[in-house]
Amino acid sequence: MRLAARLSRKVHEVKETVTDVLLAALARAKQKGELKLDAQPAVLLETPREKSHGDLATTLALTLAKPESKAPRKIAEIIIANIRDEAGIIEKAEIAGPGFINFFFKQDRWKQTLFEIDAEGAAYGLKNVGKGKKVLVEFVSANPTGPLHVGHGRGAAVGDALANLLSSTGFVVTREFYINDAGRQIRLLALSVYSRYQQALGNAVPFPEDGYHGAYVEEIAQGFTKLHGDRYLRVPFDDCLDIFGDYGKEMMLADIRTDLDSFGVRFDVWFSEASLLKDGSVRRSLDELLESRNCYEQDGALWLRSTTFGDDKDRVVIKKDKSYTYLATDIAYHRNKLGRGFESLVNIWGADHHGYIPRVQAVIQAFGHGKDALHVVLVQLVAILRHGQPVPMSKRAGTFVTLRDVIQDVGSDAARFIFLTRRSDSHLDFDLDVAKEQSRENPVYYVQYAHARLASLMREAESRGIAVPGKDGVNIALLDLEEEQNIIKALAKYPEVIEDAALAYEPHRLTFYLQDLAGLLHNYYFKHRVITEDTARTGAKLFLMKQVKTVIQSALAILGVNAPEKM
RNA sequence: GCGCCCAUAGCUCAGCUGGAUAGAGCAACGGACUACGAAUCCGUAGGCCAGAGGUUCGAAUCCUCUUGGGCGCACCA
Repeated sequence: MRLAARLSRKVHEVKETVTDVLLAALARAKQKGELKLDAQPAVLLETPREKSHGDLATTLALTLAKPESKAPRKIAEIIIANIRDEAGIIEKAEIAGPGFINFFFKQDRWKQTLFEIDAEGAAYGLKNVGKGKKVLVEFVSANPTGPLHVGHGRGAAVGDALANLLSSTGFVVTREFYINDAGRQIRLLALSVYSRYQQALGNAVPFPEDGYHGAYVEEIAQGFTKLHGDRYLRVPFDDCLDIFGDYGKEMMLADIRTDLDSFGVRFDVWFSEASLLKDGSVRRSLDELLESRNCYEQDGALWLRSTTFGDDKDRVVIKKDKSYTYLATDIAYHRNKLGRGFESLVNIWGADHHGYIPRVQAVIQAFGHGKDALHVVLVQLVAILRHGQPVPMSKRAGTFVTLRDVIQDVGSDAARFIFLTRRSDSHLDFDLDVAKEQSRENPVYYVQYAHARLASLMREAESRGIAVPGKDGVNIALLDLEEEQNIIKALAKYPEVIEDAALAYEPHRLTFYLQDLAGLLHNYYFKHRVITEDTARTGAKLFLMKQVKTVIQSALAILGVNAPEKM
């Protein structure tokens, strides 16, 4: 029964199988008294960089050297002597270097990968590591006081790809946009629109010093005029703040939605900060924290006792003047998130907010959840380059590059891919000219071209009346070229890449994987012809190419990038 | 002053929970189109992993310090 279970394991679970084999070998050695094994060692397996080091290697003998007080190579010998490969996947195991044990698999084992991809299609490689766990991914969350800029674009690309990645690996994901529609910024937007409105109608009021200077404010004022005429001309600002604020906010939100839509990003929930104030949940949250003594009053203000949970100092949530700080609404917001049954909260934030993390983690803990229920992904700023020169950006001067500009300039695919070509917390130089270039220098085209090439190949085969064989009609043993082996191994690695990327919250790993896979494909494709006189071999190669196409396509889908059939 | 992040080829960056000879791309130089898409491929060159200690069988990776960058340290949002 157990043997059957092991045999039925998929190729990408070969690691687990070898782990079992090793654990069994250790148990046997212990039984025979060859090893003491006072503590169960962790069995770590990794894919060696160097091909001559086999398909999988373990450092088990090295880590056991000390507790066993034996030479590592001697321990390796003992382990190998006790290996019983019931699943029959190991061709040989050899000792190398200081005591590595290198496993070489039977060729057939790798080739099973191709049958798996063929059978599972887009679902190949998607392990259920999430097990239905509910995750909330909150991202972009821009103030509705201006258009989205490139920084938001990066956050959108990272957040959306991460959400795709998580839902592909068995998490139940909700995408949420937190609308910062309470407080000063909205008031400032209202005042800015109000001023432009008055000015447009000939009432020369001064424009607020710290107002929003962008041209979009004038457009909003124009729209407002169309709707309301001169009804609010010479009405004091304080008497019409809300109507200007609401109108401006709605217009900006509509704008933001449009941009995100053309970027291929959709949210499940648009959550209003103002609603937390309106429905009293801020008040209730704070009462609850007072009750649990995580809040206290001092010097006429209300404080969160965040130091209990590792913050540097306690934080004010209600100021002396009785108004709330930003943290107050954030407390209510995160309480709300937890109350909706999410077991894991992922927040995508600009890196400049990193100092805020301990505070919010304290909030999570004050509500009785583990610190790790919240995971913050930091996204660094983006510098836009044109002709290799940085484009100066200033929010005050209104000269920042908007996401819309970038999408129009280089396209959504290129923008998304490039945003994901770096770890999110590392600084990114986005060169608009490179992003438009159609060459190796531009990783998007490099990968998309690989897919288009394969699509073209399939068309070519079809036009010649050659069908891609099914699993019963293909002789996979004919895939004996070194380049073919390399490609197959890369395909076999895909499930691990997906899983690791999801668990580390690092979608960029997928872009690197894709570039590697595309590189292998281009290399192979250049050196060898797929369609030849040899029909059996042609069939096997086409079968392989089909699987490569599937994997490229599904990885690109996770990144939110198109896989074109033609370019 | 305190805290967080970072420092890897000329440039931009990978390097998975420490592992075997540190990898890509660009730029430079030299090659490959009568063949399924040359938006491609191959080769050459390029490194004291910022510096100094420490931990251990083994360090780019972990710890400490130094130097040099970025960011945060509000009863702002």
